[in-house]
Amino acid sequence: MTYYNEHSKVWLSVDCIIFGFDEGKLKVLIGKRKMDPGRGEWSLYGGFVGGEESVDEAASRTLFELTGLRNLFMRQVGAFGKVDRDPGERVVSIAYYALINVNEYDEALRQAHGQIWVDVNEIPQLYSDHNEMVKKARKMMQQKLAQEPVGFRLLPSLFTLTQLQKLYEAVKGELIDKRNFRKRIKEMDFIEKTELIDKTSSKRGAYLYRFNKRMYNEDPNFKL
Amino acid sequence: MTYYNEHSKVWLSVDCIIFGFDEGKLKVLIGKRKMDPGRGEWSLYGGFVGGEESVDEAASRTLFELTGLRNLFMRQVGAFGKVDRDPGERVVSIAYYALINVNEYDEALRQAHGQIWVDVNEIPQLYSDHNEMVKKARKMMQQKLAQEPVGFRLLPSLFTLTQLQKLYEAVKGELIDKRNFRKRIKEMDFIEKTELIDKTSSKRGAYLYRFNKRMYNEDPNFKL
DNA sequence: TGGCAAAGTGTAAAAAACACACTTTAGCCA
DNA sequence: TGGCTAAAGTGTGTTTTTTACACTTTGCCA
Repeated sequence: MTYYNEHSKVWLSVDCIIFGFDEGKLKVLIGKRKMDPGRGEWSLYGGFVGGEESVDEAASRTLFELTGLRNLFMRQVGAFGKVDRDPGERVVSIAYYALINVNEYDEALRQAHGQIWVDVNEIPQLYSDHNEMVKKARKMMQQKLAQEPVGFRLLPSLFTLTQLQKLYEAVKGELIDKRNFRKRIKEMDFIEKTELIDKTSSKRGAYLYRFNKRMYNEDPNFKL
Repeated sequence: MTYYNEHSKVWLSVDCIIFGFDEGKLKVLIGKRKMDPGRGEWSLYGGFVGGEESVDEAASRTLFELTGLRNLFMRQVGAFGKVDRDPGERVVSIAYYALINVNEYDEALRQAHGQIWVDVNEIPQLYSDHNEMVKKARKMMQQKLAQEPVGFRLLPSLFTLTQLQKLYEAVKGELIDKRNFRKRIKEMDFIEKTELIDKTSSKRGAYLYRFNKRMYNEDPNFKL
């Protein structure tokens, strides 16, 4: 085990699996690679880790570059380190997933980066090991959303219960009984009903709800 | 975003959180660092990722160096990449946890590496961010053991139900009701009762059980 | 004003989790 | 050899959680 052996230094990159929820579907951002190797292949958005930043910071920075948004909910998926995963050089990549509210993401900026939203169940073949990354990220976020109230990050700050239910159906990949779902929601006081009504998705209109973080912190019991 | 900018190359290391179960306690292997920086501090065992091996391979190799064992159950904990985590150079480390059956680990080899088993609840301050790694690894293995039948990797291939219960108590950090525990075990056919009896821990003797992997694969339903 | 589409609402049955205490056995030692 | 000890082994009733299930309300629009 030798310290300071130049031959074992590697490039480090970060790759981002960015989840959004739109049209009742869970989606991921992908784009065509603009550089060699792999130019033109579908790919996650990524970047390199600089010498003066932590890996987490590199991920935040990369997410900001792409979305113009800071403080996104973000978690590390893991390190991907097969020797030949990058056909050119030895590059080890740390994958991160992030949750964004699609409404907050400027469409023009998305297009400027050549990114598109694709249904998480219809992801094409991606560059290198990116499909693996997505798969692992999906599993982790599924797990996370079931146990912590972070799914709200995928929705507008005001949302209807139907939206919330559709989100969880998309995340879990299964239908949920409406009455049972709403019963569970009612038990969580930090999911606050407002007096506001959304009429965009029904004639009758549906009450808008909001996640109250402060209330959640007082009694952090979440499960969906 | 520049490819091939020598300044962003980093050293990559792996660090191992090795769990064992002994004397009714969940333990982790640590040793005193034998090199600078941090010489003499308690530390996880680690090594560098070579140019010709994947990160996973580096972890397996490192585990083998230390234990003489191959095919240990091993999972990646994550990448630890703060800029100044290593006081000397920029080193990003990928942590892995592994499960070993302490009886299979040669005592002399352990001592030769200057490693000791410490109770997972009494871990001293460790070098750099190693305490963080242990904490995350512990959480992940706890989760894993609750959902997949890998706890057996911490026990001899023949074990008593009391041993198994004590293991799960140590992992979860809480006492478990004996009758409820055994009821759940009985429902899992792949935990096979043998005709063998262990008399080392009681006068009466207790039946020895064994994990039948083949049977598990036919009906993979595990939960503890 | 009838039809439509989404919102909203409660109860009963089934399953899972939990609480709980005594009997059996074999070795040991007085 | 008989009594003590220490661990093994064993079921039932209660509570909690999860699941299944269908009709009414509302407002818009044709």
